[in-house]
Amino acid sequence: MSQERVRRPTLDTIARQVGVSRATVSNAYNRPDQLSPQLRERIIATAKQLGYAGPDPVARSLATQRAGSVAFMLCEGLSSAFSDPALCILLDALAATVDSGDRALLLLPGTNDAGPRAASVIRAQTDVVVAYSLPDDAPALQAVTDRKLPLVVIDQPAVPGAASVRVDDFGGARLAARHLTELGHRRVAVLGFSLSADGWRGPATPERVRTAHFRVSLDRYAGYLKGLAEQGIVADEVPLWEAPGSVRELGREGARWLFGLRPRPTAVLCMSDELALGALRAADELGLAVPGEVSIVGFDDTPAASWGEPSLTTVRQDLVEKGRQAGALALRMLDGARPGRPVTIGVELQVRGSTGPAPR
Amino acid sequence: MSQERVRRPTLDTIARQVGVSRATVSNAYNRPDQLSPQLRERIIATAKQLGYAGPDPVARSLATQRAGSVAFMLCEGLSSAFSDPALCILLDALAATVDSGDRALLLLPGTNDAGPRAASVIRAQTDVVVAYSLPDDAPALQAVTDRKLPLVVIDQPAVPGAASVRVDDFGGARLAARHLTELGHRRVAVLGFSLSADGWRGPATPERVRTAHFRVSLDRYAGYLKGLAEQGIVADEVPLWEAPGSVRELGREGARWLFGLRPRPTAVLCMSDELALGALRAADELGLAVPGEVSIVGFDDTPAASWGEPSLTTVRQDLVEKGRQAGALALRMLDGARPGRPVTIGVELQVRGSTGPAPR
DNA sequence: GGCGATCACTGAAGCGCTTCAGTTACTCTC
DNA sequence: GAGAGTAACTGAAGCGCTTCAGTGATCGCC
Repeated sequence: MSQERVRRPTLDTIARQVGVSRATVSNAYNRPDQLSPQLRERIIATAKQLGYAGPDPVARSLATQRAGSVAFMLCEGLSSAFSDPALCILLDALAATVDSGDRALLLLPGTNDAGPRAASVIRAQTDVVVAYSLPDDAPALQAVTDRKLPLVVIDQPAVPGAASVRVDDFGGARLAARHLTELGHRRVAVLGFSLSADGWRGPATPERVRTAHFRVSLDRYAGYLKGLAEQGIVADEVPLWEAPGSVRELGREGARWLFGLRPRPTAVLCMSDELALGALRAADELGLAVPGEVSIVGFDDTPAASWGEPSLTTVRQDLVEKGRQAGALALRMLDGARPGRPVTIGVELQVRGSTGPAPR
Repeated sequence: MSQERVRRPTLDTIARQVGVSRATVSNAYNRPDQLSPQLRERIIATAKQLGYAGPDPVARSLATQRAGSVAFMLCEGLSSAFSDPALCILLDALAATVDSGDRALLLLPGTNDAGPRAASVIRAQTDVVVAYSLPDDAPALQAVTDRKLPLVVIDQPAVPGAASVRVDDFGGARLAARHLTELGHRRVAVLGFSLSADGWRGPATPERVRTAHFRVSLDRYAGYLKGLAEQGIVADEVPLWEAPGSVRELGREGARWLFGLRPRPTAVLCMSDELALGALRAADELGLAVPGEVSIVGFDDTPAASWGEPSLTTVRQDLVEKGRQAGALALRMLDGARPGRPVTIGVELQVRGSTGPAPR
């Protein structure tokens, strides 16, 4: 039951009490140079005494036409989001950047795999939206467009009128594949993310590849294939497992299946470090030596990659930079900047202990 | 440079176009039962055609006196926050609960170790605040009080008028300590979080314990001591290392120091799984067998605890429940509910592979 | 000592929406 | 066919703040 609240003091209350106009009180808070220090002092003191904590943020937003927050949309619930270290790092950098622009970060988690509900987006008090790896047909994306809010997309297909930050997924994946072929591997498997937002978990079919909705998965897959093709290894020979999330347990499951194939792959390309860590565990459980019998490559270079034993050969992407760029872009669009050309974050291969020459 | 925008359509635009009153258009969106379906249809169609995406969220908030979001304050930057799996799990559960109450989650990260800037709190468009493990003298907490916003605190000393969710830190720690004494350990060390928000890292002094600001650290420490004291082990004999964050690397560093003490502790009580994982690594590097030569106990029971080798004996707390309870409490306070008594989440000991009988 | 500049402050017009007390025109009901 | 009831819609009063064009008064300057 809503209790009977005492009416809160407003600007007007203070103005009347002090005997000045509302405008002056407003100025006391927002433009101290517009009034004498003494008067300002008096106003602040009165406000304090009356329990007035400053102009109401919502009313101020309405008047200034500035919501003061940056919305962040992601595909899954936060559960899966926060359990992905790569996303956490990015989000942190984003939040810090946004905060430095004096805005808060409004989180709009997805309720299902297609991103946030459109209704949440419609009601969100925000000036700009950052979308992270949504499928390109997400209703939330449409809602942003309808509201004509500036949009920054990360790891997603370009959206007309939106700024975009991406990683050279294709190039990074290709680098990883090349590394393996250089070590003499010929039977290589891919342990990847979902291609579409349907929760499928298992070996991918050609149709699934054709109808894929997630750009990152697709680009990395294409990069792997490209790198392998350069040594004459064709797509048909490259098994692909789809894991519906970047989580060790799912990586372990997929790797178990891949290691069960005959002939057994001598190397696995994983689309994230978490998946790779799961694969490492699977190899261990099956008694497969890494990198003696199988090599494993990750993607991201999260802290966990260099922590374990063996440490992970992986494709490093600068997640902090990614978040920072996205934040800066969002802030810039608020100032009316045009989207400009996509920002691409570079990648580089980190060779560590989990890869070695192909067994003969 | 801000571009010359075409004036956006408002309720009024639509109303005029359709030839009805503003109230009716508002009803079309908020109370469909207040007008005939045909008219509503016509209004929606016109809105669509005019590019009107629905009532402006900020204006609506002002009129309804409901900001529509729940603010979440934490101590550190999101960086450290998101790298802490325990917090991630909690945050996810919180977000889901909040979302089900049709509110978004507004993140107010701390810029330093004393929590968010008071200014951010003052300007936040929110109806209720959830604070997580802030030091009890955080200025942000004061700002919430000044604004008279309902407050829910998690893992923090009680604040007058605020609802509170806590874990039985004391009990859990005591359980862990008892487990060790039952295994015959007498030389036990503690690897803990910071006692105060000053970034100190190193062995704790009695003064630091006396002037501590973080309740969780203090309660767990007290619980450990209590459990040990029951077997006659006194505080002086229990070295304590303060790590300024729940991160493996810091755990490793602290554990190295603890393992360097003479006589060497035969067991380490860690205030989080991440710290324990770091200790595990340190033991490995120093050639100490776990649990043969040293036993290690964690706290939280995050997924990583059962993933590694050896798996971690740890104090399990239900992080999902904790987040859910906090969310529910926040929602309830919005309905004007009184804070009620603190909600305490139970704990239980999970015995796994990292603890064993004390070496003789 | 007169003129322009500066300082300190005010009035009023919004910002875009919700809501509530009506009003009007129908439809029942006996 | 009169009274009660209801469905469909409207007018106007807010919600609490910002901002901009003024208005006097005071100041500096030659």
